[in-house]
Amino acid sequence: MKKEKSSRRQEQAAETKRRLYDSAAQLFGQYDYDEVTIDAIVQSAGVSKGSFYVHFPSKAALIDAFLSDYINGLDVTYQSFIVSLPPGIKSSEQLLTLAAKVADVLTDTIGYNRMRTAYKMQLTKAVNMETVLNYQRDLYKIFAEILRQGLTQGEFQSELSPDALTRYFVMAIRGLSYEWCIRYPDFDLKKECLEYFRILLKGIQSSEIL
Amino acid sequence: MKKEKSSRRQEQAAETKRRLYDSAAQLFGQYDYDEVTIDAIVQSAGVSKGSFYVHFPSKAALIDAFLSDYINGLDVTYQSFIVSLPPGIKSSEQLLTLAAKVADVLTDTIGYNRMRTAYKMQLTKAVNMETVLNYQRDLYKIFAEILRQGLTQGEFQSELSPDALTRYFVMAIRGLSYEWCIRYPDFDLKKECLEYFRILLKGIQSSEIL
Amino acid sequence: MKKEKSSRRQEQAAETKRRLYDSAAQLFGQYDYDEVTIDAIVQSAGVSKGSFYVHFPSKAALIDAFLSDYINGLDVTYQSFIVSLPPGIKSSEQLLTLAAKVADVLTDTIGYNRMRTAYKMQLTKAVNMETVLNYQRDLYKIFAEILRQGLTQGEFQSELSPDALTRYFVMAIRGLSYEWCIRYPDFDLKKECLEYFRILLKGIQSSEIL
Amino acid sequence: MKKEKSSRRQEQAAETKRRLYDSAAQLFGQYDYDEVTIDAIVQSAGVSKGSFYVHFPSKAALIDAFLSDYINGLDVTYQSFIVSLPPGIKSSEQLLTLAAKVADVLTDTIGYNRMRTAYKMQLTKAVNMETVLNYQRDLYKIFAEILRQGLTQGEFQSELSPDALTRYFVMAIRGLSYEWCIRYPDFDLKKECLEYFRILLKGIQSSEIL
DNA sequence: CATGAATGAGCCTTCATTCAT
DNA sequence: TATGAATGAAGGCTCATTCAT
Repeated sequence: MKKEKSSRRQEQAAETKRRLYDSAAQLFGQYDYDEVTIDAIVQSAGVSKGSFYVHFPSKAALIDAFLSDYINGLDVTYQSFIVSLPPGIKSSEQLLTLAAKVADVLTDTIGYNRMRTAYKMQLTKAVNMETVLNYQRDLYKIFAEILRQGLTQGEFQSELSPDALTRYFVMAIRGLSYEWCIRYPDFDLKKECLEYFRILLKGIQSSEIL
Repeated sequence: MKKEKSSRRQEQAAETKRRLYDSAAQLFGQYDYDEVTIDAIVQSAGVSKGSFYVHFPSKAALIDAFLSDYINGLDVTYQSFIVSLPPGIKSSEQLLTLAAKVADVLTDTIGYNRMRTAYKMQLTKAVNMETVLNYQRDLYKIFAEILRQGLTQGEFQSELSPDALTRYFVMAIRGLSYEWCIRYPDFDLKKECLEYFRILLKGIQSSEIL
Repeated sequence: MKKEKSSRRQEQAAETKRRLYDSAAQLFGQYDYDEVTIDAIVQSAGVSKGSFYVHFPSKAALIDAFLSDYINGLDVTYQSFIVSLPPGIKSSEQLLTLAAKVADVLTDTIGYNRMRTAYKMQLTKAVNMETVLNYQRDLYKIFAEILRQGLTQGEFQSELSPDALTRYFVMAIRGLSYEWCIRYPDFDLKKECLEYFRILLKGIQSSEIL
Repeated sequence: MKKEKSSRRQEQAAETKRRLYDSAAQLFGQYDYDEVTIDAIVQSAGVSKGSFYVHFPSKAALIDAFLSDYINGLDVTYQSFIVSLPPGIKSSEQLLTLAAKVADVLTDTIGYNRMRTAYKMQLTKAVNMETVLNYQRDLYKIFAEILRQGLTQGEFQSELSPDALTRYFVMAIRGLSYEWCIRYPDFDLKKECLEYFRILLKGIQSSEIL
């Protein structure tokens, strides 16, 4: 009974924190990091300014938390995707499927606003980039694995190292996502991803396959 | 006599404006736009704060003017580059040379700070993006011209429209630039541009050329 | 049974109050009164912030209580000191011993920080000074008694009234203490007290004794 | 003409600065250093908050300026006093005259409020004490000179070094001043200074003079 | 045109205090 | 009693902009 009491309170507190968090996330999607004020956040969340500092030690801490949570969510999504891939399909098919999946995730799960926020934050100094780099490492690992397999099996060939190749594919994803952010809503991310990847794949396919 | 006096004054005024502009330009190269204060600009220019508002209606106007001039300067750079290309060289060579040139311009002329700021601004949409878009249109035109030529002469082939193809090349440039911004200084923009373009070019080269 | 329960609760409550008080006392010894926050006190005490207001109506009330207790403690110290003086020793010796004792108490029991705070508070008059004045009255009484004795026994002589004389000795103590506060830690309070008192004593000693 | 124009402006600015300064000085006399807010100062001065920072880089800087000016004023007063002393009078007379002068200066020139502020500030850490120490050194030099003369001429004698002796006289002045501050207005500073100094002087007078 | 003092809204953060559980 | 989330009034300071001279 005592427990339930406290859990009710904890729920209330968590709700307040979530409201602050969500309000901030929404504002970060619309304005620059330093254009978003604590006042704006708490007003949007409907709580007092003092409450903000009950739940977050500073504005910077909120940003970090936001970015970190966001990236971690992506990781989970991608990881669960990669294990769901049917075995035995060609590496180029895998990469196209992955590209399509990423496009879907960006479009439907993450959404335009959060994505733009994340990209803007990456360009902002003074933000803890560790989590972002972790994320890059995760997405990187997925691409690396597929590419390595394609190279081993002779499906792909390149004078570039597998490592360099991987970086270019990740970069392509990021470039397309960035383009989506600045052209939104006049940009069909999934379609462009697939077309673009086809060019890239053709660029590394073995001649004999052609 | 009166004329000379006034022309002297005009010169003085122009000189003051130029000093403000140059000081701002230098500071914009080092710091974020909103980190550069009017105080810093006028102090660096050695003029009074009031003078700033004689020559510029606001800080935003100065930023716009700066950005506009800047982008226009880039156009000139690219245009003069393209006409300087020796005739008769292959389209793929032209594209590689162009990629290298763009990398040089970004690295040496524009610089990391300004580029990062520009990219962030594109994501924010808070400033007048017309000039930036113009710039994109210009770079786009250059790429389009070379690609069209390559396709006509049979050096390239693609099921994609020349227009779509062009967009992907511009996108690649932008993706690489973005990558450079977030990985700076651990990213050799020129080298990565060339390697990446080679993949893309291989992806659109006609089979017979292989 | 009910009684025992409630007495258990009372014990608990007293324990909580004591912990808050002790934590505050320790912090007051280290920092200025307005530098010590409720948060710091409750954290150090290991209780919740709400508990503080169960036991103390306000921060000011705690300070008052602390100060009052503190001064009362000093009185006891001085009183027990004065009765412990061996009978028959000269008044001037008694005064020197008392000066040394006061110096020891200030240095070891009260400490620099608390003393400085007390002196500042006396100048501010923002807090209840009754207890402090009481303290002064107590110290005053001790000095007065010894001086009266010395004058009666012919050891001292002065054209000043015993009352005035007493004030000057108390003033001397206060002046030395103040000096200690502003020169800390480059001021040997005990040594200076003794030397200074020797001058004063020589100033009131009877000629025949010289 | 241009000069006069600018001097008019300069006068205006100086007037604003003076108003801020005076308002602050008055508030510092009534409240603790950290109880005096910028808001209170500018409101009392009738200027905007921004103006404060036109004239003072920070609150701390204002305090420093205040203290420094104040102390420097004292120096001048004392220095001019010492040169006005008639030659040939006894050292003890000189010291009594000096004590009386100091009492007059404190009472009439400096005044109770400013004095209390200064004493409070000395007890407050985080204030630049250099100027205060300079002041002490100045007052110290005056006392030292008179005492040295008295010792040389055999009027005074003491087992203490002239240096130590000097410190005790300065300390006495400070102790009396402090007492005045906390007992105001029930304390006749001049009378107490003279009486107290007579005791001290008797304490260091040569036996043969007695 | 040039000057720089003046303005005031706004920023992030702190902290004593309240109150529902 | 005990808890700790919630409150909101300050606090020191910044900075783009205005305006009288």
